[in-house]
Amino acid sequence: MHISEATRCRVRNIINESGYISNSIARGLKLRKTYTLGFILPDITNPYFSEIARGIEDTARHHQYSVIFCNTDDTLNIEQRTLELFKSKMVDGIIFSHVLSGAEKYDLSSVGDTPFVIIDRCMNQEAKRNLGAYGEVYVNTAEAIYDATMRLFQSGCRNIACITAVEGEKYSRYNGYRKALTDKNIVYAEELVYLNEFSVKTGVDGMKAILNVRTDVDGVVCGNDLIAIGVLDVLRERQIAIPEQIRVIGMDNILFSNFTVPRLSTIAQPAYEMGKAAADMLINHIEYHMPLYAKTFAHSYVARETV
Amino acid sequence: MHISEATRCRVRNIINESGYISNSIARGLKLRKTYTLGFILPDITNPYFSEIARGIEDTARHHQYSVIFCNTDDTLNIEQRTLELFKSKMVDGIIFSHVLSGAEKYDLSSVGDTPFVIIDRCMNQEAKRNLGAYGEVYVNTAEAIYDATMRLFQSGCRNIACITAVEGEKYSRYNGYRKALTDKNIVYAEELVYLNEFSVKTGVDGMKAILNVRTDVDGVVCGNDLIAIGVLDVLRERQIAIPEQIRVIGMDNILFSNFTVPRLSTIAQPAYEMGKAAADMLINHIEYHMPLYAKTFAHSYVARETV
DNA sequence: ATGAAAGCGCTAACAT
DNA sequence: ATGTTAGCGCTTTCAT
Repeated sequence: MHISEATRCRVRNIINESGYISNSIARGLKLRKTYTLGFILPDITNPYFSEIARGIEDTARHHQYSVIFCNTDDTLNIEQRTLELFKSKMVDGIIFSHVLSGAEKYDLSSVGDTPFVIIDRCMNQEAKRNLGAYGEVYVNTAEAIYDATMRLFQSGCRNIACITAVEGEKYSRYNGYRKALTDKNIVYAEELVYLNEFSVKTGVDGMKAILNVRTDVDGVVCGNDLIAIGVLDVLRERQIAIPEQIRVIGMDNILFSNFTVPRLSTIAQPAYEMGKAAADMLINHIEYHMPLYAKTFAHSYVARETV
Repeated sequence: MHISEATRCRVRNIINESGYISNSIARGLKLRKTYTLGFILPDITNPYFSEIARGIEDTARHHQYSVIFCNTDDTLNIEQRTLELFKSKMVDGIIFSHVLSGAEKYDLSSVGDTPFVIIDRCMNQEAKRNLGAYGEVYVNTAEAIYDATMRLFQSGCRNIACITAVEGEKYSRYNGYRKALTDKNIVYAEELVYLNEFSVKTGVDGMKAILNVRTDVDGVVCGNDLIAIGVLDVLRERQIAIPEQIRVIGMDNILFSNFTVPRLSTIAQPAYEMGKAAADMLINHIEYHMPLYAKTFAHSYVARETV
């Protein structure tokens, strides 16, 4: 439809003067498109996820999308309800980090045909059934922890502990640790492993528990940097020299990992880039029907002072 | 309207079986109520704000509200556009941390009659004009930094530096520092002050700059913990003993401030509680017409190892 | 107790 | 080039 420049200008003026702002709720209802993305995550307070969130929101904003978020604390119930909420709010796409365990009972039916991309975590085979296309953005964390463990071996460690969260099968950090042991022909010792959640507290509790049983630990692989911070704290209290007596390696490369004492050696995940990639993939799919796919980011070792 | 229990049950069954989920966009258009809150903040990556965000989202979710967020990086332009976006999306209320400087040119007209509460930052007098009622949730940070500076004096410091961000007049941390100096009859020395932004980089740059000019510094008040982390890092590199040679005090009490070496003494702000209070106030206003008001949270000193 | 219809603000198709 | 209208899915008012 052609509109004269004069009219166009006149209308623009009226709009500016009257302070009129079009109603995108009505627009969304009519167009069946709301220009909003839903983001489900465990906890925005976790620096790794807030970095991802920033990547998502920045990207979304550049494409005129906005993002609505919800913390699940890895609670299946909250996640399911949020999926329904997002459906109800007609989000154009969903980005989510689904719950770690219990994923096999996963019911994604409420997402309907809303395109989604899973970030940071992989969906296991059972849950994939009856699912349409979806995207994935992740780092192969099993490989990452395998590498981390190997680095500890190469630095001379023999009794390597592993403190991480319980996860699903695929890309489980714990499995990466196990594989490294196997490849090195080291017998697995249950008392060197502490599995709980991705938090500082887990690092503290885990390190203490392990030290109570084994005094010969000379290396610790941590599931993420938060855990590593807890580990470092316990080691400092016990005046155990790092890396001389015990070497520690973390994962994520959160901002703060560069400011621990000694500075934490860690496996970096490009969190901001991952968030950006997820949002880009989703928006490209929504706007131009580009296919959703699995995108794996490489991890990288950041050598600092604890290995 | 009365509905028989039988009918009610029959309908419920059909709903469950068919997987029907009501469309809240349509509902929102009709009711002029979307059950969503907008949250404008500088940067979700800042632990202080992610803590606030968590408080807001948790509270909102408990009241069946969801929250849409936007990072402004303290850019007036992005903030203005987001305000318009929120209006367009018919959010029921807005919570925001507005830009630090340039607030006097503030144009809040696009919020219209959407209720809002300002968090963490105070609106100056100019901007307040022509504004309806609004809420405020904050800590008197000028007083907090005044206290912090006084504590340093009481610990024996004489040459106290101040590294913080540039802010508006009211509750400015810098002013708190100035007032402490005045009350102690200490002459103000410009070379002891570094003003930039609330980041680790500012702490690093500021500490280096000040140390270059003054070697007799014996205390540093930091505008927030991020800055303090940068300061601690420089001091460790220069092998300056903390607190023996230089005492450092931070502000916010972010999770990580408890894991620096030495552990950072800081002024705590109850970030989560503040987010919760803001969301509660807003929702109570929306649902029950409770008045919006200014709520001040007390700061508190967390004694650790750097003072 | 149940059904019908109007209208929230917008867009797209159609008529002038 | 401009004006009119139907309908997105919901709630509410009014009829039956």
